[in-house]
Amino acid sequence: MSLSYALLSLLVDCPSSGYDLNKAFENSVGCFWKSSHQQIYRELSKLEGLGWVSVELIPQSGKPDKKQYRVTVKGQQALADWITQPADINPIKEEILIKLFVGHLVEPAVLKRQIEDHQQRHQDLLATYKLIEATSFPETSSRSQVEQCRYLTLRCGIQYAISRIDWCNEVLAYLATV
Amino acid sequence: MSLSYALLSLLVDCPSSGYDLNKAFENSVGCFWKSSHQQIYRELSKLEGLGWVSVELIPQSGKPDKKQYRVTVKGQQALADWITQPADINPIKEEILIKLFVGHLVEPAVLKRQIEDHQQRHQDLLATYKLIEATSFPETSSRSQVEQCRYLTLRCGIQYAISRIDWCNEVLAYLATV
DNA sequence: TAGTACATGTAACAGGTTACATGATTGA
DNA sequence: TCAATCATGTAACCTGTTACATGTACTA
Repeated sequence: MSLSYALLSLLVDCPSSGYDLNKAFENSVGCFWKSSHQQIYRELSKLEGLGWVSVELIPQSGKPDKKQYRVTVKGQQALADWITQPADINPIKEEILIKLFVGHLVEPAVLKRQIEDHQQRHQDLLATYKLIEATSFPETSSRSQVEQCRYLTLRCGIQYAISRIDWCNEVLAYLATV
Repeated sequence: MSLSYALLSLLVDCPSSGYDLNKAFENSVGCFWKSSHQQIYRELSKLEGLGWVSVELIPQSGKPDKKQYRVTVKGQQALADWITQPADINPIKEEILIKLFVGHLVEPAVLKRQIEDHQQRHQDLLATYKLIEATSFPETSSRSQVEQCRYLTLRCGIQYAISRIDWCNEVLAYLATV
């Protein structure tokens, strides 16, 4: 159900097509949610059925028609209601932790390669987030409330990546002693 | 598919029933994986079909029979193979970030309550992890390789909770200025 | 006598992924 | 001419959750 609200939260700002929403998840917004395009299209149909969004068909020259979705009053109300509901936190589900848990079944070098790879991926992610930070949220500018909230979602991504990189260093320090 | 390997990784250590595995996920092991009992039973049947585990029916007095699962040689090989495969990192999917993203739609007090609740849940989680750390991994004891690896999975959970708590403080500091 | 722990499961549904399908335009 | 971008979708499948179902033994 959360995907519905993630889509609504993007549509509130600006009416978009499924394609646009998918793009958004691949860019800066990706640090708070992510989905495949198939799931987005399916969910948008559902939201239309609920009357939470309305659709406008926009003809384009040389490109397929665009279905532009817009949040209805009903949809906005549903979103505001949902925000006030308490939410569970995400339990950890990390493949790398399973691998570490049974790390003694393989050569230490195999484990080391896994951790290094994991760390590299988080370093790449961090670099992306830092780039977004530098380009979209320059330090000098004073931010509006909306901008500051959005910046804080990015901060979450940055902190997340850093904590993972640190943890990998902890594991690598141990593996160096084995 | 990861659930299969999570189950195998617990069974390698000690043959267990679905019930036992579910208990394990609710305790210390929960900081690296979590699943409902229904999913565990379903997955165990699948693993049996693959020949990755074998079953022994253990009659008990006054209690239902226990199905004790044990990893086969084939299962151990599958697990070792899987460990060497590269793995993707988890994209962030956090309800609280959606709520922050559209925080301007509700009263700041509503948002504040959400963040405080989120922080409290992570503080509770951290307390649980710290307790496990104190009881299962006392500082004085020198640890075996297996123990150290397991300790590092717990460290991941601890770091995760701390980074979330810190982030909430960052958000709360901002909300205090609004 | 009510609740919890033990122990396993079915059925239905919701959420998410992978593969496949179409078809024009633009840039290398 | 080959790949990428734009733009939408179907079908099949896998993963995960919720509700329901059964039955004993022990403890408060």
